[in-house]
Amino acid sequence: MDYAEFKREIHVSKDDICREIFSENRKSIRVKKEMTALKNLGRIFDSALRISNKKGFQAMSMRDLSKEAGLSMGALYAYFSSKEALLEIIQRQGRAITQRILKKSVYAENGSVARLRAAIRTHIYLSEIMQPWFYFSYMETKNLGEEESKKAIASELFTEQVIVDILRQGRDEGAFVPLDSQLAASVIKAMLQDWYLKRWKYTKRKTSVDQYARFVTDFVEAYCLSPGFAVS
Amino acid sequence: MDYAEFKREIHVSKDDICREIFSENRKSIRVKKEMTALKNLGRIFDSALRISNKKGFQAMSMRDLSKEAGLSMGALYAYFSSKEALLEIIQRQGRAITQRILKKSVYAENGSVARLRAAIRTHIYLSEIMQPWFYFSYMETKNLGEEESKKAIASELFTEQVIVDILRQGRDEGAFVPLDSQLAASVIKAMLQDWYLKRWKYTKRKTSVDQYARFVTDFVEAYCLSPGFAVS
DNA sequence: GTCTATATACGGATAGAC
DNA sequence: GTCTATCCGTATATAGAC
Repeated sequence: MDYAEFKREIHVSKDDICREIFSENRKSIRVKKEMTALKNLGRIFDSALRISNKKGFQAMSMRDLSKEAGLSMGALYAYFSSKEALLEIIQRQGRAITQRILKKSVYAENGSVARLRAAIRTHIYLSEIMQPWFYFSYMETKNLGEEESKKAIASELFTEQVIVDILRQGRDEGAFVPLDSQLAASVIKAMLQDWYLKRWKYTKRKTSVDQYARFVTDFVEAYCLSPGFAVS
Repeated sequence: MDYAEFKREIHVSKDDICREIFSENRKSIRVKKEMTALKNLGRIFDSALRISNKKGFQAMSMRDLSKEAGLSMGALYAYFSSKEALLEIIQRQGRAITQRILKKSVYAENGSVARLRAAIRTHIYLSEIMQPWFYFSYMETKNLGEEESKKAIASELFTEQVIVDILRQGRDEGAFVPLDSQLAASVIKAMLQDWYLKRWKYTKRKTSVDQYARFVTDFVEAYCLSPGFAVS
């Protein structure tokens, strides 16, 4: 499966995401007309990610956001109760989507090699679609409060655990060489994250997302795969 | 060479660093008594890194810093002219040290395989010694001004280029398989950076720096090394 | 639902005493 | 060389008009 196909099959358009956010935050959102709310939520999140990813969430003032989103200060506060609440909504929603898509894609496969490939490919493709969110999430984790910070760490470990489980399965199947699954999963995750953390670099070099996913897959398999094992 | 040996041979104690900062910023530092200046610079940088790495440089107020460093607001400003200037001094100094040590260590070797191992090991060991700085530098790059931001990017690319050059040399020598040197260098760098970016994870798991360096070296060599090539 | 105007607090930076 | 006290801009958040 290449990126174009992945994008067609998956449903995470801006509209889908806003609809989810809207229905999950009905209580705190004072705007009740769905059409208006969806339109403005989209503008708010886009603007917040754009400004934050340029100069940091803390450095983004509500006036900045208000200007970029085309809404007044007062209107903004009809959609969230405080700047911190906005941060948490963004983080929560992205995490939920990531986990849902990753699980579904990995467990659609059965063999360990196929699952490993699916995990690598899906993470990279998803972070391509939602690059601003992935970057934001990584850089702003430490600005979260106690409670939300724990959830963010749990989410980071969840992704890693998906890979650990695949590696263990592969070791048991004889498909992978004996290896330290946890350490291997850590460095694999680091490679996946580089795609959205250094996006400026890859864009400048015209490295395509398919090219990157392919490269990482080959790199990882050179270490993990048992030499003689037949890949189905 | 293991971490203990590396640490003994290299001279980057807090005192060394402060002395360098002091002599390079004589103009802007109003405190002239060296002993006093070194002591306070040490406290200021330690505190600034500690607070910033917990909640971000922007979120750190000068009052926070003043309290943590045990100096009054007025006294702080005898050591730097503005909060932004403080940020730039920290970034500049760390970059200079990193480049110096990395160059020296890599070019002390001759063969491509030895150089690749030296680059991996040195980067990981150095980021272990200066972990707070490396983390800070990574997370706060986007808060720099235009001018300093360019230098930070140049520095990021410098490290990568060191690895690219080694990989090309190895390809020419026949030690490495044909590979995309630039892409390979990118993902290798990502693995090196994970050591200081996810330090909390590795500390919790009691992964030692020697263990990590060894693992990354093996992982990279599984992909890069030509199967039959004799490593000296 | 959205706006403008404003309350209130906190930020960086400095003046001037010691 | 360091401190305390203070200036002044800007931040978040809200009240109340439309």
